[in-house]
Amino acid sequence: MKAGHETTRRGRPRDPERVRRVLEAAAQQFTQLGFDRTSVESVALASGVSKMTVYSYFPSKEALFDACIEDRCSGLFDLFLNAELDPRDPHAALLRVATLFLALMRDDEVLAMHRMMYGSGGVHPEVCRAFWDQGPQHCIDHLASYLAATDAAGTLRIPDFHRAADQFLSMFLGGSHIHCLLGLGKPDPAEDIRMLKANLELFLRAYAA
Amino acid sequence: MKAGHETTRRGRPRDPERVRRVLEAAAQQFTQLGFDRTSVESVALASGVSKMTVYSYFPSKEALFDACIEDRCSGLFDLFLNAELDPRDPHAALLRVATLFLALMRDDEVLAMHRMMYGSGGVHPEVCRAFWDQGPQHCIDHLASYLAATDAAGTLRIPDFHRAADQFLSMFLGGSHIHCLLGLGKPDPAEDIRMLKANLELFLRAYAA
DNA sequence: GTTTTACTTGACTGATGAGTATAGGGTTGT
DNA sequence: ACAACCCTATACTCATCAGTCAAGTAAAAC
Repeated sequence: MKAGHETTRRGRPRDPERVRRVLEAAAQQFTQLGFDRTSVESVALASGVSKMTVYSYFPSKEALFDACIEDRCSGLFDLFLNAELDPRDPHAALLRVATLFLALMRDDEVLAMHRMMYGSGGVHPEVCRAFWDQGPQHCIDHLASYLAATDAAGTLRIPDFHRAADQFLSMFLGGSHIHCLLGLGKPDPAEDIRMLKANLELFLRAYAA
Repeated sequence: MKAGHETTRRGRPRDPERVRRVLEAAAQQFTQLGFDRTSVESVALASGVSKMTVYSYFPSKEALFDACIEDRCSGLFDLFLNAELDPRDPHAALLRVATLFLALMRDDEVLAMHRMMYGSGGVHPEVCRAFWDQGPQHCIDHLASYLAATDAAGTLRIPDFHRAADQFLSMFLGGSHIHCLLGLGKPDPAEDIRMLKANLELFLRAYAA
C-alpha cells in the first residue's frame, strides 16, 4: 500500500550525494538570480550533472524550486531558534536575541532568500506559506514563549506576548533592513550595535516590571 | 545649447497621452508580474499602442522599467508625507502618522511595488536608490522632523529623532507586513487597529517627556 | 503641396530556455 | 547472464521574447 518500499529495489540505487549537489547549486542560483533568470541547464552544469538527471529527480523547474526552498528554510533560522534564554535576566537574554536576529537579517543568504520570496509573491503560494511558517512565524513564536516565561518570572510585565515579540523583532526590520534588501549596502557594524542597544532600551523601558 | 527646445518643432508632435498610457500599462504589468514575466509586446497591446511606438519612447525594456518606477514612486507616498502634524499633541499626531503609514503598507499597489523592488534587488541599483530616497528614507525623515518639533515643544523627550522615527515606523513592518508581502493575505482591520494602538502606546511610554 | 516627424502594421532575426527523445553506458539484484 | 534501473550525452522541438527592418499612413509646420 505504501509507495515508499523500504525493501531494496532492483537496479542501481539513486545517488543521494548527487541530489544534494543539484539542490545546493539550484538554491544558490535561485537565490542569487531569481526564478526566471535561473535555467535548469546551468543548474545541471554547476552541479556536474546532466539536465536529464535533474529532470529525473524533479518533474519540473517549479518542483525543483519548491524543493530548494523547503530544503533551505529548515536550517536557516536554527541558530536563532536554538538560543538558550534565561527568564530571570531579560536584559542579557534579549540582547542575545537581538544580536542573533540582527546577524541573521544581515546574512547574505538570508537576505537573498527574503528577496526571492518577496519577488515571487503570488506566484508560489505554497512555498511562501512554508517560508512563513518556518521563518518569521517561528521566530516570533519562539520569542513570544520566552517573553511569557519572563512575565511568569516577574522580570517583565507583558500583556500580549505574541504582540510584544513581533514589536521587538520588527524594530530590526526598519530602514536599515530595507536598505539591505534593496541591495544598497549594509550599515557599518558600529551603527548596527547602536541601533541594537537603542531598540533594547526602548523595549525594556516600555515593558519594565 | 539646451536640448529641450521650447519652440514648436516641425512635424507631428508627440502625443503625451500615449506616453502616459504606456507608462500606466507598463507599471501595472511590471508590478503585477515582475520584470521578466512582462513583455514589451503585451504592454504595447494593453496601452493600445504599437510595439515600435514603445521603442520610440524608450530605448529598451530596462529604460521603460526605470521610467515606470520613477513615475510611480513620486506620488505613492504623498498622502503620508503631506499630513499636518501638531507638535503640541503627539498622541493625535502619531495616531495619524500610524494610521496613514499602515494604510500605505496595506495598499495593494504599494505592496506590489515593494515586492518588485525587493525582487529586482541587485539588478537595477539606480532604480532601487531612487525608490529608497523617495520612499522609505523620505518617510523616516518626515517623521524625524516632526519628532524634533515635539522635542522642542517639550511634549516628548527624544534623544535621536532619526532613530526614533525609524523605530516607530518599523513597528508596522513586522509579521503582518511580511505576511502581506508574501501574498498570504492581510490581517483583519480590527487586528490592525489593535496593533496600531499597541505600537503607539509602546512608543509614547518609552519616549514620554 | 512639401517636408518633417509621429505612429502603425507585420514580418523578421537571434537568442534563450523548458522539456523531450533516443541511444548507450554503468551498477545493482536475481 | 540478464533484467531492471540509474545516469549521461547530444540533439531536438517548441515557445517566448527583445529588438529591428521596411513600407506606409497621419498630422503638424512651412
